[in-house]
Amino acid sequence: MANNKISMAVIRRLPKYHRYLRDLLDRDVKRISSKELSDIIGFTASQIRQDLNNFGGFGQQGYGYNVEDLYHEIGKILGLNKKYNTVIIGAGNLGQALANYSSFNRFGFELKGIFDVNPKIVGLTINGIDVMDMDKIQRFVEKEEVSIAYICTNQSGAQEVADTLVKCGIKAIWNFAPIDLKVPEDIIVENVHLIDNLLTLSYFLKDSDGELD
Amino acid sequence: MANNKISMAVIRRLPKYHRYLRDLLDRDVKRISSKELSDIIGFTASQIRQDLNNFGGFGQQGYGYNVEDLYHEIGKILGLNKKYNTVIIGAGNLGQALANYSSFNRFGFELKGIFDVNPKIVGLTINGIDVMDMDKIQRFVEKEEVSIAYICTNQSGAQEVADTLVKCGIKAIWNFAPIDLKVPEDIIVENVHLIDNLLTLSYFLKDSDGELD
DNA sequence: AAAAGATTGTCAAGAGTTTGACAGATTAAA
DNA sequence: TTTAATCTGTCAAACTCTTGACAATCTTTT
Repeated sequence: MANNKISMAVIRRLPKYHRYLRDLLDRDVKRISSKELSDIIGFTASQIRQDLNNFGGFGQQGYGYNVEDLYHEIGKILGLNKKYNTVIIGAGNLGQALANYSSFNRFGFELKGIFDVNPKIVGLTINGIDVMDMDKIQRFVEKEEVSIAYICTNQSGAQEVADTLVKCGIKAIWNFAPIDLKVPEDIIVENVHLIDNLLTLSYFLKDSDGELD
Repeated sequence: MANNKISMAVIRRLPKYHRYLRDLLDRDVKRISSKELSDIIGFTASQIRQDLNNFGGFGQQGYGYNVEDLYHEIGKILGLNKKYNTVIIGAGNLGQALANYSSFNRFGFELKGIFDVNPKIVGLTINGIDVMDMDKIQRFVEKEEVSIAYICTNQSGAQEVADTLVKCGIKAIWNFAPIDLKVPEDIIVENVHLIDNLLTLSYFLKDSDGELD
């Protein structure tokens, strides 16, 4: 599988391809051309062909792409053929919401533990999983072979939690705290900065009020 | 305020500038050069100067930028000098989590109502706000002058909810459902596609396992 | 008051991304 | 079987975004 320098722009489009192909598969569509896919996904046909070609020639001239094959190929590219053990750090509202999401499990992200520092929360059970004290994290990550942690703490605790997780040998962090974590280069961090997203919306909303043209 | 075609790349960096400037302000830093800001925020100094210059010359040669002024200018650019009334649609785990977030209020996004279709949830009170039935939404949006709706329903209900909201005259949608909503051009949509984000993380994690170079 | 140092705003070059065009291959129709 | 239609993979052009360079200007030091 050719992997020489896929651009960030392409990588961020992959989940969207995956999502639309799953819809097509659910609707029992067998084949699709870049032009047809373009019509529903909104990228140009040329871009679709170029994107997919980064990973190998999945299509066939005169035919298009086999939906099922392409779906599975993109799944593999996204690493969905593997299983990952995960933990949630911070069992506040957001942590609890994530703990109750079943979609993540479906894609192979298995929630193994939930951790918090608040004694009032430690000991509760969320979606069948006990909330443990943070001082148990090291042992747990090692024993359960956890590779991804979802950081759902508030801003002030997030960096310290990240440091701890790195020491535990975690490989990737999904960060929901409104802060840019400092971690070693080989640790993968994906941020969900809700406030940044809302402020972007606000920017466009402001403009749309006194729209110029 | 010059507004002729600001690029998406610039717009998406604005909230990050705002966030770092707030930190500086909290730490009582009075002035900052593009070089210093570059060191902490991670963009190049050149990019910072070019970004900021899209909106006017906020800096001064030989001095740099006044932190407080710049913070407020960027706040204005982001529309944070205005107040927006908001509603949450879907009082499941995520909806409840968002309802309990105080940060949004702090930036001028005032939560006015929470709506759901589930009779078991309607009538509950979350963070001091009653959960109402969806059939009350039209009247409510008009009366309370709601301009932003957070869609926190599951995938299957999201498009219908969006259609309803558009009919009610909503201006912007913050969408958490894993679907690309079809709405008229003048409606602003910001998506938080959690699954897309997690799959991107997965892509990098897969690569980091059998790293090639 | 003058000289030295700092730092912006801006321009053009460089890097990255998207689009359009089309040869070559495959499928479908005649 | 032959012809027409379809559609990919690929290349180069067009476009967008980022970076480096530097004149102009302001601040600080002497």
